[in-house]
Amino acid sequence: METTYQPHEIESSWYQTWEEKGYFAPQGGDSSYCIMIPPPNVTGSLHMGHAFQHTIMDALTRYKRMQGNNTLWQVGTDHAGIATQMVVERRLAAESQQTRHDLGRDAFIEKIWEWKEESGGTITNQMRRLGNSVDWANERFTMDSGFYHAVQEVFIRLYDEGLVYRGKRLVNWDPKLHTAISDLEVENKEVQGKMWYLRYPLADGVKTAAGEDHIVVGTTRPETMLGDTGVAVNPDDDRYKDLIGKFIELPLVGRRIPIVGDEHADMEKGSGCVKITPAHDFNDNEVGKRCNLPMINVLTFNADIRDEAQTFNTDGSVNEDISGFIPEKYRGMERFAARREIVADLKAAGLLVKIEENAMTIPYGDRGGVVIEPMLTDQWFADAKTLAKPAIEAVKNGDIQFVPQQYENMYNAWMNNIQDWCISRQLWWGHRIPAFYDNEGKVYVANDKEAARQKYGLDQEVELRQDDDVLDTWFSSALWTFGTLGWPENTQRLQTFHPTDVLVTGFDIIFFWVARMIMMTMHFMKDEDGKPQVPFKTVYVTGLIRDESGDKMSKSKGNVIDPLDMIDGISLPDLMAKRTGNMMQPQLAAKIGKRTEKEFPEGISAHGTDALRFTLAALASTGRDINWDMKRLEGYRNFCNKIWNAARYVLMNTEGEDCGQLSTNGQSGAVELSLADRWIASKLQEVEAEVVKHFDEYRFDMASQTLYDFIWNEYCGWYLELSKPVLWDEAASAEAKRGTRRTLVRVLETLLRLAHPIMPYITEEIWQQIKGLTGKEGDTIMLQPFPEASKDKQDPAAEADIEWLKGMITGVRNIRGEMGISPAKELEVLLQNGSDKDQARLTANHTFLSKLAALSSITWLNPGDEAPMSATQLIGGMKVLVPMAGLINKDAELARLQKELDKLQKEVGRVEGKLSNEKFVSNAPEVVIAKEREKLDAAKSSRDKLQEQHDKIAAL
RNA sequence: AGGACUAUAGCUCAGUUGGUUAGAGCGCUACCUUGACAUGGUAGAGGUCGGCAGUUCGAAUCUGCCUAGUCCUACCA
Repeated sequence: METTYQPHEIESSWYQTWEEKGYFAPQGGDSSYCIMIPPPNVTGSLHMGHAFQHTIMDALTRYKRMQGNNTLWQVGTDHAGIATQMVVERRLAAESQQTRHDLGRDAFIEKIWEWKEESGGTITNQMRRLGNSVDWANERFTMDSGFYHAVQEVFIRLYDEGLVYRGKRLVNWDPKLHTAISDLEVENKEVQGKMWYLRYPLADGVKTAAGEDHIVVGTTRPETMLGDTGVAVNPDDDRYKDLIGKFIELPLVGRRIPIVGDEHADMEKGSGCVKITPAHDFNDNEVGKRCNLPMINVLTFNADIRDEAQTFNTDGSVNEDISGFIPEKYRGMERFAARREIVADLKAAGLLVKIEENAMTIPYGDRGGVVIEPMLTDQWFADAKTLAKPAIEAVKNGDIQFVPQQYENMYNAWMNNIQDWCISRQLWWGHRIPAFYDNEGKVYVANDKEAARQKYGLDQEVELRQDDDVLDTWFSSALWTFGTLGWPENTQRLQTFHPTDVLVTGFDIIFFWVARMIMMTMHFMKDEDGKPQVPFKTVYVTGLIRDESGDKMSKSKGNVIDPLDMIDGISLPDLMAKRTGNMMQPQLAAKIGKRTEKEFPEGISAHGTDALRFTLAALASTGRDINWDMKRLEGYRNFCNKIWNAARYVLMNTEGEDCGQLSTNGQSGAVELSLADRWIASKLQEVEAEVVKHFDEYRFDMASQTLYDFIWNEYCGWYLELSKPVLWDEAASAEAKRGTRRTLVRVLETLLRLAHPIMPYITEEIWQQIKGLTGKEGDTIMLQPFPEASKDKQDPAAEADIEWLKGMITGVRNIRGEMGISPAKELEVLLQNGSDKDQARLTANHTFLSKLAALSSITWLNPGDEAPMSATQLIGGMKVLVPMAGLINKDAELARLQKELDKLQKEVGRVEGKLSNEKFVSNAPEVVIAKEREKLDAAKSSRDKLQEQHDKIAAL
């Protein structure tokens, strides 16, 4: 083995071996375990958040697989409608200055499929490097042919059940992407805007209660006044209630619009009068419905002013009676230009009362990045309220649990107030809606035209054309847990693995995906009793991975790191190029370059997959965002090196040697276990139990902490050192040597299995090299049983003895450290006041103590003997004395003792205070009081002994 | 406006039903090329647990208020 850990060399081949041998596929077994990957965008690449979630999923998968479950981690990708279409449109523009319209629908979609083939390998390659043990043989895609059927089936059935419908509704319209988007895809941003107060003249000579010939309305979007169809006042508002039923003459347009009474008008706010534009505002739309006001759409799909407005009745039918007149000068104007013009014209007409600064939130499209317009269009909707009912119930009754639980609140709040889901998108890339129209616009929903004719009894002569729209990406990914397993066929995989066990995902897509998956699954998947099946039993919600200062990682901030670059390393120039290349906002490049240079002056060095995974696991405390810290990664890379070198040590001392019974070396000598052997084996049982518990509770941070602490401090720090005296001592028996060799190997082998779910590569590599020494058979650690703690290996006496030994050794080392005695200098040590147990322990551990503390002699003094001047440590009641002559500086020792004394005195004072408190003694449980008494006695006795020592030395 | 979360060592974070001398990694100080490992070893320093009240014999932990920050939802004529 190499003297230092070289991750690249061991990682390159193992994954291929595992995959070729089919270890990732379900291995059979009585109980099944299944995780569905949240499908990443097929043309994207994995970022740190993915690496994080994948580490958790893979750790769970490997853990459950080793425990003997029939385990499936289902892999696949999402077609990601808008995101992917935008990428390809950008590329098309860059390559040939063409738009998708230049190509036409079919050719453009063909282009996207090409791009998918070209770039789809990025993610799979990344996943392989991350060691993800997914079932590649059954990889799925949300637009593969199986999904195509599942999506059609779902849509048609929902339509037939009345849970999907089409209607002319006000939706969030993205004027850049030319599509409707759902409420969730709108990002509200805080901005400083303006509120304009406009004077609307009353028609027919009517006057307000205050005698004025106009009323005042406020608006933040003056251009929408072109579509006003009413003004609302509160029916209880004495200032205006008499005006209800009277009319306004709409400025600039000249339309007569009614004054209506509606609760929506808040008497306290603004003037108390509200202009009503049902085609361009969600609230106004509601008012319009209540007061039977027509809808006038004044915007094009670009959000420019139309040449002539579209006019509709309240129910969405076309209204032929109202004029769609728009003053000529505004026609074709961009919306914000029209706003400026209209304000200027109103001002010129003396109708602008005032302008106020107004802090407000403005809706932006999360993809297109432009201001969203509420737009009146024909769209498809899903009846989310009905679908949500069982989904709410499933979380309420515990069939589905969120980890951490707090996310259930978030889920419930949203689900209880859910709005119908706009599922149609005016895009080309996606599942085209299986709806067909005849020439009268009548709709038929079926798989294809033929099926539609049959289903609805239409003649061949009836011309049908398919709906141009596609479904929201989330509509298909909502079917992920059962669609990937073969639904609508009732496949073996579906029966075996559904419901799945745990979903690992970020809180940011609980609404987008998790909630919808629960709704869809429970509607379509039923068990034998017809009871709705949940898609998964547990939702493990991860936090976001942020950069070291807590900022979200994003391309425009220039703080993203490709997980592969942490694994393989990357030079500064390459990293700079990666971060600043192909940017949406090239002007940021210089700043990002500087930042990168400062952050990584030497680039990033290679750390290996295992170190990255271990770091992510160690940072995975539940429900918390993670601020990424390169130092942590380095630390855990060092941990890998530690394991590597411990394995080297073990191999050097066991390979070709007799490791006792059950070894496959051909020898099988008798074995005697040293105290240290029994101790480490005993401690190992605790670790096994803890790791299992932590995995079962999704506490990967605790699991990694437990492993780190035990491997580094106990196994490497103490046990390997304690093995040396046995292995290297001529006098030690052959039995003892075999016992220690066997323990060295077996504990290491067990630790490798414990750590394997988190660090697959290094554990496999080392396991392969030591398996023969343990008598293990098997081709891979992946399919070895996960360790289980056994009670009969626990040895409390050995644990206590080693604790004592550690105390002795640390005590002497402390004296060395504080007194400045060279570690090379062998010391003579005197012991005094030891109990029988101390004496027995000393006898049993004389060699360990001498070697590890570097002692030349250990001598017992009788209780009354006068000790030479010494530096002193107390181990329980026993004094450990290191004679000072020629070694120790008197002042230093006095200072050291004084420091100890101060500590003890403080402790004595604290505990005495507690125990003299009548209330404490009478109220606290007996155990707690006894513990305090013990503490007090120990502290007092130690203090007195040290005081005595201090006085002696001081008197010199 | 409603809700959730966060605040612990210089930094990044643990601390599971209230009872520890409040922990880890990194960083810091001193010493050490001891035959697994300097990606190492040994010994240290460093915290009035955001603030104020309260409950309790006892609070980092429970309650209330306040401050700072993050996020979600809704609304803003």
